[in-house]
Amino acid sequence: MKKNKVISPFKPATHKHQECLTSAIKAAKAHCDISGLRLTPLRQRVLELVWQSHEPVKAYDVLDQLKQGHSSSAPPTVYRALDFLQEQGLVHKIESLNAYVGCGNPEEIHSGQFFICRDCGFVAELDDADISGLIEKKANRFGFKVDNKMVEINGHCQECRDSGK
Amino acid sequence: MKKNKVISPFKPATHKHQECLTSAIKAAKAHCDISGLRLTPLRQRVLELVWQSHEPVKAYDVLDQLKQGHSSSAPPTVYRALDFLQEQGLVHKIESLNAYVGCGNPEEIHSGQFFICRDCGFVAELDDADISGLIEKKANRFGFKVDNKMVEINGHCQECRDSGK
DNA sequence: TCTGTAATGTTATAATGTAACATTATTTGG
DNA sequence: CCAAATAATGTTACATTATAACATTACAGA
Repeated sequence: MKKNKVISPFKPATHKHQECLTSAIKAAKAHCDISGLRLTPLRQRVLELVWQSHEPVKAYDVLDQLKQGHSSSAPPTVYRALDFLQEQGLVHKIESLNAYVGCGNPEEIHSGQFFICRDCGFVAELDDADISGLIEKKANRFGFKVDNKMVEINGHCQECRDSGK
Repeated sequence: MKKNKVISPFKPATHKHQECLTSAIKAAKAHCDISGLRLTPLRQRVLELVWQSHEPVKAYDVLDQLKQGHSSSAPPTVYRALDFLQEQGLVHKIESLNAYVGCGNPEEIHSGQFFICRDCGFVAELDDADISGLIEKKANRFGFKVDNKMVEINGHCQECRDSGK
């Protein structure tokens, strides 16, 4: 079953982000319910902080915000929550930035393709079977068995190009 | 002009690595000569250290080795040399490992596709126009202008699979 | 040879991430 | 329900990765 999904598109600055956030939290709750996992208040709070925007968020920035209202937070607090969220596909790590973005599609495990705008910082995620399949195909040619694919593309999004930044 | 190059393949443990190293240094010298750049002894030494194997090498490991014979080395010594080598396409950074590998093809600027074996640590590099082109094509569909592509694939190489690791 | 630039030295510190063990909360079998 | 086991969080300390800022030295071109 081939799928070419746009998991999160670039969006005008005016998009109603609150909707992204609430739907992501709702999806995360559903996902954890079904899987018998605990989306504890701490984990949910970290997820909300990652979802504050479509820009990748740094662990220590999450930590700073988490401390306001949860003063016992320390680096392991954040890294553990992020690890849990990553394992569940609720957030992805952008390796080239050491930063994290929310994923709106936790239902199926995937390693998406990320398009990062150098101007506005937005990250769009695709889960594109053509890209994925081509990488697998090329790997197969030399007997390489793929586990995990990281595709992170830097550039300039349509909106920023239009507005001449 | 389409090209699908294997810049560095997986190789049996018995491959003559000295040859990789000497040819990489030779290519680097030629590249710098042509470009009017200085492959200083320090930079050359760092390049040799990165090329000691086909496994990604960490900056602080380079530093430790560099200190033996060049006691004034400090972190900036290594990072500056690595930055220079990256700009010249003589090494690539593997973002998901915070580590560096040599590139045998400095002639044309490219951002390759890296296949990293989880068992033996080897990294193979392709510069595959099909993968690259497909990513560009998908990006174009939503008006994204690509600057730089990072493709890092984890998995298991043929040799390790054969030897049942 | 002078002079500007590039490269390197040096010190300090920022940013990112983990180990190890203590404590608290939750689940589960009796 | 209770006790034991497990999971989650707290806490301290430290390891790893990377950069800022300024001083000094080496080199290339006029």
